[in-house]
Amino acid sequence: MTLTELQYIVVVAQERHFGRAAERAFVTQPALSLAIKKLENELGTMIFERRQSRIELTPLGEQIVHQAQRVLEEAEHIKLIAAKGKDQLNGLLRFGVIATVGPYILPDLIPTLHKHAPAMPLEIEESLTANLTAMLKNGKLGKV
Amino acid sequence: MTLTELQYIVVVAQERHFGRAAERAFVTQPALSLAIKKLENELGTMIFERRQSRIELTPLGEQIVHQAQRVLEEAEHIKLIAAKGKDQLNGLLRFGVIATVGPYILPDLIPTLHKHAPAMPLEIEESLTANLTAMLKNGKLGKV
DNA sequence: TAAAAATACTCCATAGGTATTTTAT
DNA sequence: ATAAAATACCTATGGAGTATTTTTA
Repeated sequence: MTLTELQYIVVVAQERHFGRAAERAFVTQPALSLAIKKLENELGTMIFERRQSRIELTPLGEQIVHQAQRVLEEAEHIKLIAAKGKDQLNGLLRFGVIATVGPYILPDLIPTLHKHAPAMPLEIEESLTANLTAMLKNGKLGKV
Repeated sequence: MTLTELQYIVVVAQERHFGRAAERAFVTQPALSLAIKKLENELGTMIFERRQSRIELTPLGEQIVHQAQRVLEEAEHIKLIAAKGKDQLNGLLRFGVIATVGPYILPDLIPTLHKHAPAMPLEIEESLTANLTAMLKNGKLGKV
């Protein structure tokens, strides 16, 4: 069983037509036919009824296609998690710290950041409180 | 993204060790390493932190592995549907009967079928013997 | 006869294996 | 020095393409 195969049966179920489904799935009709037959063999059951000029779902096929859609959605969710996570943790992080406390918090902060966001480049600005406040306003620093 | 790749990251997350994970997944360690690197590239994010002598999950990796488990469960459910469905009598049953005997056997047959397989849709073809024989040949009717 | 799916074959991409190197303890 | 992961390289399976045949309406 393959995610690709699951995509195929979902499209066929929508189109009720191997040719059109193949087109929508960006494969050729024989490739699609074969893939579906392979899946049907593996599952040991027919998913589609190949009738004259129209493809119908078997009762079991309906359940399978429905569940296939769920699998694909959940799989898609993985990409979303990754994409969302990248936004949060991959950008350049520029932050400021005043000299007085710097030595106390940085030795802890930096390894922690590295652990949670190893891909995140850091830029540290050490300055006076007033300057840092101004830079925050300008967007030169991001809020942590 | 592949179901196999998702299985791999789940096992690595459990074992925290590429070698042992490979063994449990019935592949070699290089194959596993490569598969995971491929997935990490596709997702654009690291899933594991390769530290000295122990593998750790990145925060994003934890979410991804968790979701991967869900995908695998949902995929497994497809096999269950297929397996369960095979046992049951829920396929469409199409059968033919000649007009002469139809009235005599159908009133008995149909309730009996319904009793044994309430989920099974019926399609009854009443025709001449010759026609029915031809349809049987074409597989338009299944043998009872 | 025309359409749609199935079959036959060919090819190539890639998943996976073996051997080796790198790295870190 | 050891153990584990990464890299390099090779092989073979099977996914996908083209061409053709079968089927049925």
